Amino acid sequence: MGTTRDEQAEQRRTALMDAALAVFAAKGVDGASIKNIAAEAGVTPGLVYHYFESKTHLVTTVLRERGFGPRLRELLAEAADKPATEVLSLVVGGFQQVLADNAQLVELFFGASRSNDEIHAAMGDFVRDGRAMLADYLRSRAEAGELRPHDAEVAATALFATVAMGVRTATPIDAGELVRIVLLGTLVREGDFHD
Amino acid sequence: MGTTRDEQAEQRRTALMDAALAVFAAKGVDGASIKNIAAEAGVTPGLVYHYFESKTHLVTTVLRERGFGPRLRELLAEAADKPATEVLSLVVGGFQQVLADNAQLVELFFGASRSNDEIHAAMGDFVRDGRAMLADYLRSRAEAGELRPHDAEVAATALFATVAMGVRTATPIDAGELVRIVLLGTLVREGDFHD
Amino acid sequence: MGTTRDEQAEQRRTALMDAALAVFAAKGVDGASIKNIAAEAGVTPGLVYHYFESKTHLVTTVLRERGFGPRLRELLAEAADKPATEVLSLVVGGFQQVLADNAQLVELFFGASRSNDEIHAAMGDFVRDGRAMLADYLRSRAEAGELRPHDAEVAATALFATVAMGVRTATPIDAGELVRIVLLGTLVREGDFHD
Amino acid sequence: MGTTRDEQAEQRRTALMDAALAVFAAKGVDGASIKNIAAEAGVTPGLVYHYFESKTHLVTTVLRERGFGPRLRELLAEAADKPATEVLSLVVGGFQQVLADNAQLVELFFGASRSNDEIHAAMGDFVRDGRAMLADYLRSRAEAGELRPHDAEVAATALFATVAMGVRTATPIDAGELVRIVLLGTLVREGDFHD
DNA sequence: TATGAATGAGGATTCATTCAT
DNA sequence: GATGAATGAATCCTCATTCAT
Repeated sequence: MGTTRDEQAEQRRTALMDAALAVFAAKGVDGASIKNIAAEAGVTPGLVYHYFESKTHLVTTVLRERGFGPRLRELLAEAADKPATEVLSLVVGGFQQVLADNAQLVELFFGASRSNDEIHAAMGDFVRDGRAMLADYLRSRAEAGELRPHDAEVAATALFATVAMGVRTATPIDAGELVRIVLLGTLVREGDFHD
Repeated sequence: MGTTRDEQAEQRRTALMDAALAVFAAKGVDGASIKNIAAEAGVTPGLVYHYFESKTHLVTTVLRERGFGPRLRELLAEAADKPATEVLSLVVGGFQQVLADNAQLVELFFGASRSNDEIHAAMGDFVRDGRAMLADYLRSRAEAGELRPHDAEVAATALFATVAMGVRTATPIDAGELVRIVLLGTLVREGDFHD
Repeated sequence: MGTTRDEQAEQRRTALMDAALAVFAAKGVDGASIKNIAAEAGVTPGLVYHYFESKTHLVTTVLRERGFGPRLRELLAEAADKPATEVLSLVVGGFQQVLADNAQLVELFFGASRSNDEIHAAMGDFVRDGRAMLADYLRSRAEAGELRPHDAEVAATALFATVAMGVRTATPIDAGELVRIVLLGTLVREGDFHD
Repeated sequence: MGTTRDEQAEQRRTALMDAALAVFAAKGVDGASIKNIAAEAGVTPGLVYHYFESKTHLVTTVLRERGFGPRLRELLAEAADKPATEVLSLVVGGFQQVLADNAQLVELFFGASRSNDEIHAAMGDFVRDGRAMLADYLRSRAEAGELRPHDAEVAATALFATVAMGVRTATPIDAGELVRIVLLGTLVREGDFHD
């Protein structure tokens, strides 16, 4: 009934990623040292290299396994047959919740190393992936006639970036209000609009 | 008509800030070393400390004097008596232009050190200032009855964050489309909306 | 007819020494890590310590059991009753062949760790032994009146070192020419010689 | 009358190379750490990098500036118009003297890093250069009719390698005897020779 | 036998900063 | 003003070795 060797190893790996996430959040990726992370996890620096071949690998793994990608996928899957107005509220609210639960992730992204090209590139991919998922959903609603034709990448970026920036600057965004703006706009008389 | 001592000093200071901005953009704040910056400016590391008392001071000074705050202020001032629909297009387009012209600034912000608390705090202030300026404008248009009542901070964040994120992820945002979304929304039938 | 426990163990030991020799040749003694050697042998680092009590022991064992001592002994034994001129050609040629076949040995010697005194000492013994064997042969030929009296250690060193250095610097030595020089000299008129 | 800044810097550089040579000799190139070398010179590790951009550069610089190349060049230049028998005695004796004075050099070469390809290559070049200088001299004597036609590279290698190996194995070679063997050979009756 | 998790010391290197010149 | 030598601490990472499983 005791944990097996493999289970213990898996726990260690998990613990190291937890520790990494915490330290990245507190000090940023560049500011976090392997020593910091090891200490946070209560192990020796050398052990980190037993589980992750380099700091770069550690960062990209944390990003892949702990990023909001998996969570966002769930949210969109679950919300497949509801009206867009509800779905977007769920997505934005859920997204904000994920970020709130893992303030570290936002810091991870915004504080992402520019001093390490590999990490920087991974960071970009990661954001683009998330945005593409949301944009795909928006496009499908436009095709379904529920949303007017629009640049879904722009709308997705707006939803995503606004929430993230709100967290980053410690100015929480009201998710409902954000969805309202993106769905209904802010203009009183539509006729006033001209490019 | 030779330059005076003070002018020379001012030129050096300017040159050092130019160099710092360039290196920050290329390598991020944490990745930039004083040696790098000095080399970029064609001087020795020691001299940097004649003009800026520490790396932290150098960063915060660059941020204050070279941030997009001043530019944003200009843009909003110029656009003071035009309809919101036009003003926002100008502001967003102009903002995007500023960022495009100074990709360094975006990098400076996104790549801002989390490993140095003082720098991190300065970064936050700087973003909040910009957003507040835009929100003030939006609020004034709502009071004037041109825009419907809405959370201006959220809308300002959306405009600001979306453009910035687009630059950051090398996925340029269509400014017109962004303004259209924020002003007109994306929903086909307003009646479909419910919180 | 299956292999016994002892045979298996012996095979493992042999495999580990093969792996060690290969890695030493490729990276030098200092550059080779236990992990490298274990990987080369397809086992885990821990197992190496089952067969060899330390890296030092592994190196000295490889040196003793795989050094060219054994091969040199064979060459000299086979060549026991032929004229010196033929014997030396055989010995030098054979020696060069041994080195060519086991470039690893040359690297092992030349790349021998100075950072570990024990290994360094073992290395010295090993070379001195080889040289002594060749010198013994030369002395016996001088006593037999075939060679003029000379310092056999010097001649042996010359033969040995020249071939080895040639291999080390990737400049193969013509064995026949080396023997010719050591047996006949290079001077046109012997009378020209004076100390 | 005080030393200038440049002079002091030059002294430091010299002192660092002295220290490096000493530590390389004592522990081998791989065994020598920058910390060791800095301590030997009485400075901080960081300073080593102010003068030499990497450990590799330090090693190759020491080799180039302190190797026996410069010394060998002098010996051959001085010896230009003397009979080969005398010249070679001078060269071999002088060479042995250089090695005796800088036992470190021999260790440097023999202990040369195999774990660093760049250093290993530099080491090879360095030996080949020295050998080429001696071979050129031998060829010129053969053309002058003083030495019989022979493979000068082989003879040069023999002279060079034998002395070096003697030092390396702490078995000093009698320089006179070595020259005698290479000039006169060891065979009693030349007619006995056959390939 | 064999594994691979874990350690702790040490490796090369970089860096912000100071200060004599 | 300007230089660049010097520091010392911190960085990522590697390694020989041990030991519970």
